Amino acid sequence: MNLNQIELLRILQETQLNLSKAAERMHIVQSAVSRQLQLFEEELGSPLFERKGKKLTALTPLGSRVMAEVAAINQAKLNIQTIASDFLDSSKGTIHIATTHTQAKYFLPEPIQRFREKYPAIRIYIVQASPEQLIDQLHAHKADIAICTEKVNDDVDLVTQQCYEWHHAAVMPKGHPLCENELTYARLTSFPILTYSFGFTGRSAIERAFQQSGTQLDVILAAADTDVIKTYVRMNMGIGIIARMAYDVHNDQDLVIRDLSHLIPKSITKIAYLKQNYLPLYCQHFIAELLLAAKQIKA
Amino acid sequence: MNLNQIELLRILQETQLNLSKAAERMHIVQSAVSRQLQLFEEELGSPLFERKGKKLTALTPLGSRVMAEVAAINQAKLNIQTIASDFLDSSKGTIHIATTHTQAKYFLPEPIQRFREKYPAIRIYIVQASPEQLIDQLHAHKADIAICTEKVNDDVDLVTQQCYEWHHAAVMPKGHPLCENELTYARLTSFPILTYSFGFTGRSAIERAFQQSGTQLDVILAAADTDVIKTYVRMNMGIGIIARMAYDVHNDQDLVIRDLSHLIPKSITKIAYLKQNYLPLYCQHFIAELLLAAKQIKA
DNA sequence: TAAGGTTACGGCGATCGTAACGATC
DNA sequence: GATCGTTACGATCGCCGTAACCTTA
Repeated sequence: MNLNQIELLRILQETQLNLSKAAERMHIVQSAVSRQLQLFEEELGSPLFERKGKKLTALTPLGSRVMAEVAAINQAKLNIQTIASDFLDSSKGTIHIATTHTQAKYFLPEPIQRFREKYPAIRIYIVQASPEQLIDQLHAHKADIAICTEKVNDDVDLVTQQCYEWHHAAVMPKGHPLCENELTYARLTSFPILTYSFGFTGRSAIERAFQQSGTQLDVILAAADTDVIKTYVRMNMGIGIIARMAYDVHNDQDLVIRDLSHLIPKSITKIAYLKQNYLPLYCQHFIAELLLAAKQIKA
Repeated sequence: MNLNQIELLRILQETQLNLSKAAERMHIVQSAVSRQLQLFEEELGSPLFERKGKKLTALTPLGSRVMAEVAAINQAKLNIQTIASDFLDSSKGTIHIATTHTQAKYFLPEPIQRFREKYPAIRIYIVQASPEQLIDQLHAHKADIAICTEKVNDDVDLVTQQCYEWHHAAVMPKGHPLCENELTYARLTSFPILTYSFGFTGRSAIERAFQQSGTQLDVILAAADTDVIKTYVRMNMGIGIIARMAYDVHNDQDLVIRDLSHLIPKSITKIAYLKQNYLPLYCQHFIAELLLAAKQIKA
């Protein structure tokens, strides 16, 4: 057993058990990986993969158990490298943030700017994805931390910490009937609604609220992206229900915003990362910066 | 980085950072391990060990963080091997049980005998040690499971499950004054006491009980081993306080046993093993056998 | 026949062993 | 001087690459 064989197994999973592609990714010829896999299976004494003819089709029961350990080894290997470069120079490095459009555009800019002043040599990559994908990104080590509102609480492999709480709000063109008088479930449901796609930015809280009230929204357009929603609101297609912090006081003056905290319960945005993953110092500081920014929102 | 270097680091810890002994354990010459260590430190970019001259004296802060990951890799590596041999043939293998004298002599014989009938090809090694050492044995992979009453609850790396509950009892030669009338804290403290050493077989429960009652035992002899205690009780040196199940109805007929459950709270014997450690199937069955035996004690 | 996998063999490099040297108690 | 670690150099064995072959969609 050696680390290259472990790495091979890891990559085989990522390439849908395609030996040729795995070989390519490892910068060696295909025959080499074929032999290494044989050697490893021989060492263990039984096959890790189901085969149809010569092609690998699936993991054997043994294979899937082994893969869990492979992941652990890979994680520890990455941690060693991260820890070491942390000691060498924790002022440079890279952060991959997996998050949704709303967070990237309306929450992250300020803490990121402050963080960059302190750590100018750290590269920051923002990976935009749906909340479900965010968690996959963490597991695939394509992201270090995820910032989002939905889903992250279920996964036992994740550490999550609360970042900030927020409410939804309705946006509409000036002069719209809903600009006046109290907003109720009944009034909202009588207009066409534009809001987030399922699984995005507190959409689940919206659903729950209206379901419990016994009413139902007429969602005629759902988008992952607040800006898309606003665009269609400006086209007079209906009422937008968006995260309150996504209303921009400068650029959205043509839209009227109305609080919905009495109708839709608060949403909580969390920071999540893999439990077993060693986060470099600068990444820990970045999280601290996020929490600081979150505090200032409350105040 | 490769698995041999990881293995080297692991063995260096076990050999008090002695390169020569590590080389011996790895069946290669000393110069080879010296170079491998250099290569690894070079790869990481900074030293893992403090050096005094040429000798390795301690881990650097980097080193100790890395060692934690090394342990994880080693664990995963062992798991892969265990899982694989489990699939090959789970009817043979080895169980290392770390436990104390009392459990080994008065609890384990029956479940072990029953287990051997089902799994005759499994070798069973009993490692006797103090409860503190038991936990070290688990961490050092010298034992698969530990069975004991004290200490194991503190360690977050351990899975523990309750095995059985029991009480202490007093043993004394026939005709001793304490054979008659009710046993009280006061009466017990007026005689010399023989019992377990600190940290053994519920000694902590004894201590707590008498401390809370405001009295103090006159322990004139403490041993790790019930048989030693009985021997001195037979020599009329005093009253023995032992685990109730350590009284043998056949061989201890010359001694009188008296229940102490009204004075000393129950002790709980637990089974413990490493959280990250994959236990072979037969080992899981062995634990099931232990729990079965524990149930029968209650009944 | 293209794509994916296996087998055979020769070459190269990583890692080991030998050996001589250096340091520390 | 005994123990422990380092350095230099030649030898070896593991692993890769080339290439020919096999199998299935």
